Amino acid sequence: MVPAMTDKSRYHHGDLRHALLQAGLSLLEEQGLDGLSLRAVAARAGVSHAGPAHHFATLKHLLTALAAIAFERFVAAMDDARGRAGPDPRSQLAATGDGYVTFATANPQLFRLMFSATRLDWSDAHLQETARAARQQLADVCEPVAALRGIATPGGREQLQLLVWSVVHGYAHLLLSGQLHDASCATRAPPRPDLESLLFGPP
Amino acid sequence: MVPAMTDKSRYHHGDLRHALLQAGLSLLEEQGLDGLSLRAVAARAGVSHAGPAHHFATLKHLLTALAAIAFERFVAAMDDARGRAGPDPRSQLAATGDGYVTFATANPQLFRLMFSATRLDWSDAHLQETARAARQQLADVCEPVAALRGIATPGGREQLQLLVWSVVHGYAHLLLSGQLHDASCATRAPPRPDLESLLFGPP
DNA sequence: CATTAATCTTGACAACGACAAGATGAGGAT
DNA sequence: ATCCTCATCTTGTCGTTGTCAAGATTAATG
Repeated sequence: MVPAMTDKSRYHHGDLRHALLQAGLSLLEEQGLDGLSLRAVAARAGVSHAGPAHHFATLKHLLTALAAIAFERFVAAMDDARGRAGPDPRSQLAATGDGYVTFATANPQLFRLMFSATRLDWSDAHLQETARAARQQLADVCEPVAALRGIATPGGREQLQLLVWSVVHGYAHLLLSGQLHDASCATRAPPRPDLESLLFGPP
Repeated sequence: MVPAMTDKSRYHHGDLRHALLQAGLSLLEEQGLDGLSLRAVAARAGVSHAGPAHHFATLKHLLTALAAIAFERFVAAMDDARGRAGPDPRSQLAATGDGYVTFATANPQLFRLMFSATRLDWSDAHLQETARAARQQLADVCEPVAALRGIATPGGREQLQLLVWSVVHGYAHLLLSGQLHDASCATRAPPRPDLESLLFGPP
């Protein structure tokens, strides 16, 4: 049985792992990835600086768990966007790509964490699975488009997936790195690449 | 006059700023971006831990200067690739995009540094200028392609530039973050998006 | 040659990740 | 009910880091 959460003065937290993840997510939003330290997470969760050690041996383990959560939300966001779009293949693909970019701009810190290669442990099974689900989400909406365009070979489909993924990922990353906010696009909002006209030609 | 470089036992270094940048570049290659500390750079340059302070007030300043150097090499690499290609617009664009990706894979640490938004000071004039030159490099090779495809409006050209930039940047970033090395592309080398067939249609 | 200012060193501090050793108490065994 | 076991959390410490302050050294200037 889980101890009463109202009792603040107890030695064992009761659900520290979950509390650490929540603290990590909120700190990530507020302070960014660089301001997220094990000690800060521990403090926000109300435990001592070495409290997390038993649940997350190292900072990389905590970040990996957070990244897996981020990938889950990422997939859910793309799924939502796809569900709100029309049933035709091009609408489905465009909506998913839009969901990709929209998630990145709405959750820049989560997105940055998800693709910060050196900070994560990619041998972790949960992270691998959630990241694979995100890839699959894009592949799923690419399939009908490939069929529509008469792309039959596996290599052709792979090319299409890679192209779509590269475009949305590159655009999202350029947005987050601030490369589209200066000089050329000073006043107005940065333009957005049009996936539909890219894949189906200008109307 | 620059003091003799052979005299090892002297208080003033003589060209510490340059030595720090060189030490930073070599450390970046060997240890990666995370292993690059001010103290390590100072040690490699042969000065005390607070030696860099006068030339680079903070770590962000040093990284910014290194990123500017990286952008210069980046532009030179794309320029080289473009020079070795045929004169027709599509070859020029394909070669430049190829140079973009090739530089990223050949200098992953430099590339990572260039686009690590939070670690750099983007108000720095030198960094802004070198990054602008890199953007211009892509815009230059996009222009003839836009003309060839009958794209006349500024918005259309901007769309093309943004598309090309997103594709090459996204692909480079996916490569560096290791997203293309697992599961689906286990054994063989990861595929490469074909800029030419993308922009000019399959032959 | 004397003064000034730039340059580098030494020393210190707070924050960090990580480790070790001990305190606490929850849950099962008896 | 009592004891035991072990997961859980705390306290203390170490080495490293970025940054600041104060002093030492020397180049440059007049």
